[in-house]
Amino acid sequence: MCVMTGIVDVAARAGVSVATVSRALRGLPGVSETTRRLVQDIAAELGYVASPSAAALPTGRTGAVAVVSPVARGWYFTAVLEGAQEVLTANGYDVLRYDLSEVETNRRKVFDTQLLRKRADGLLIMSLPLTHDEVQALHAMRRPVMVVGPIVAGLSCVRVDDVEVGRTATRHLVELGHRRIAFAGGDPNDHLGFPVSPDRRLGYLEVLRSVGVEPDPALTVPAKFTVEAGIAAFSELAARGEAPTALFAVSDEVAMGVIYEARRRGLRVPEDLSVVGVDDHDMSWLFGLSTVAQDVREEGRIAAAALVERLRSVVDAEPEVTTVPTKLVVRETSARLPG
Amino acid sequence: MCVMTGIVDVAARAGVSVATVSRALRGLPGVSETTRRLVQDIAAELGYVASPSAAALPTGRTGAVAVVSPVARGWYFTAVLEGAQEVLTANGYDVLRYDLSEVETNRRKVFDTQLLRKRADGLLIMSLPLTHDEVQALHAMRRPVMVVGPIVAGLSCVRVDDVEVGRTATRHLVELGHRRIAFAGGDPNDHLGFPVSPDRRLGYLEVLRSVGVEPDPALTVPAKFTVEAGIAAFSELAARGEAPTALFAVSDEVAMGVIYEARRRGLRVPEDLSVVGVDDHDMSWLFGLSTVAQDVREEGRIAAAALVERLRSVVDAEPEVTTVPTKLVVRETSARLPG
DNA sequence: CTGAAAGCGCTTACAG
DNA sequence: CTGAAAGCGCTTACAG
Repeated sequence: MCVMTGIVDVAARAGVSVATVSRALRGLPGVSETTRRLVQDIAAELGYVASPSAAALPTGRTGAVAVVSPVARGWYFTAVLEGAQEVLTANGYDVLRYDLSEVETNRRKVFDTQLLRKRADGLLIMSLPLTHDEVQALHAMRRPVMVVGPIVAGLSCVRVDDVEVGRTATRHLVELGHRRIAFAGGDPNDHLGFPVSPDRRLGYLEVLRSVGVEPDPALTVPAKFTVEAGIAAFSELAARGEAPTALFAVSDEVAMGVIYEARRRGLRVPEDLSVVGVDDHDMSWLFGLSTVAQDVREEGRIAAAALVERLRSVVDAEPEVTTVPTKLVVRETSARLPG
Repeated sequence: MCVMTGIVDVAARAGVSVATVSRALRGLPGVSETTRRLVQDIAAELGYVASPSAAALPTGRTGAVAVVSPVARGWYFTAVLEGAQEVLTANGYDVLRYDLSEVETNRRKVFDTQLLRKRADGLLIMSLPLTHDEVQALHAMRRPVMVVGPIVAGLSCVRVDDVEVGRTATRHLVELGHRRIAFAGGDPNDHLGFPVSPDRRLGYLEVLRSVGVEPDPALTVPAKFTVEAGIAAFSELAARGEAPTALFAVSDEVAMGVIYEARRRGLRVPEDLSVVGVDDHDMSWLFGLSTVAQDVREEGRIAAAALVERLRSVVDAEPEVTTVPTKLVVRETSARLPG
């Protein structure tokens, strides 16, 4: 009934042992070219593919990589996944997708050393604040791990220099003559110390001070990485009675929300308010958004490539931090301060 | 060296056989409550999880579901995946993600019956035009398959009524007094007969005729499902010298492109041009876009739930088509025809 | 260069 | 209710 062709079918048909088939098909040495060719032809003819489950048992390698992100939605994660998937697939790895959503059980499940270890050969973790225990569990797993996003002690990661991102955005606004520059970003409820927003703000503060401006705390408003948060952030600024001439948003989605809300309140962008975001989101050009661009897909590719390399090498490579460059893209939401 | 706890460790510690451990942990009958409790406790204490690979060998079930989409990017696919992942994870299935990108080899690889069959228990296929051979291969696989999007003969699917979508959008514009209504959608290079655009256009033609308007072929411009295609579509319309008072775009992303390009050419939306899209893309409200909304995440959930059910049942269920309702959402890009 | 055989970690009739 | 044993489909020393 079950019509799957197995290695024994190929072996029988080729008149060799299953051991030879296994070796021939995986390109292992110690097989004559004639035999290899014969086995390959028959395997192709029969449409034989080795069962990953069966192969995983003796080898301990599943041929799959787990890609973990905090939530399923969001442009950033999708883009990282896209880049990662590209190189993982090209290298013959299956991509197992996990997201932590809000359910705490999910998180426990995913970080369950045993479970993950038995399912995937390696792990790609996206922009996820990790607790100390989780990092320990990851190490205990003894599987290659790559992080895309924040630097996590002891783990390899691919990232951008967030302080520099903050400097670039703020410097751009300062050069346009702005001095009352707001910052929208940071999550007051984040107790995991996720450093992206704080680092971007650090660059912002630094550049302001470098031109003799003492940053006004009232100009910093919290915002997670969503459009809705951008709207709330600008409303908060307005409620405080603040009227900055420019705003640096921690991400493009936040910037979009800020622009939406500013316009709804009758402000013109950029005439009354210059706005700069971060990412170069797929839709940012549609808004004419000035932004500090990062190539997120490329970050995914780089991380996946490094992971594949680690999966292939016998010795554990040292943790390594790869910093991908960012670039200011000036469009229409930022302009010289009038007057 | 390899510190993974296996079923034998649990058995030894509990003083029972591995068979009992296996039965106790999977909730199978024929285990005393006392024993089950004991085994569960010890398994928890040891952090034991059964290896999916090892379990797959005797059972033939991998515990994973493959989710296949044409390309990795795009809001639609991301949303379906999000919904599907939600219920798949909740039901204990791993999600294996494949995308076909442009590489033709990828396509062959994914539709390789043997391969997929050995990796996943079931298949969720997103909005993908399939060749006859591919459908055959899918059947030969003898695994449950769910399609989200087009109706494919012999396969179960979750879809929206695209003809009705076209009617709804066009009726809305007609009711606002418009008669010169353009349609942007359809891919002249599609030889697989992907029916989404044609069906939406069918509804558009039908409603126009129902109010005594003979559709002008010059008002139909091709557009794939991207913002860029929307821009090109509106440019094409302008190049033809056509000046419709309204436009129905096959998707919100196309609508966004149309609006962008129309405004760039000095037209006001909706004063000079009303635009209606389809989807209710996450960003559509930001553009004030009027649209025929579909709950894509819900479609993903429904398809995944149906798949899970099929995976659990012994008998193959009959192919079934589930039609999810759509709903007109009127925002600011559509208005009454002036005069 | 090739094969026989053990073993990977589970599940499942079969016996008791 | 419980266990001994065969078997799932591969890989890999080991022997030849």
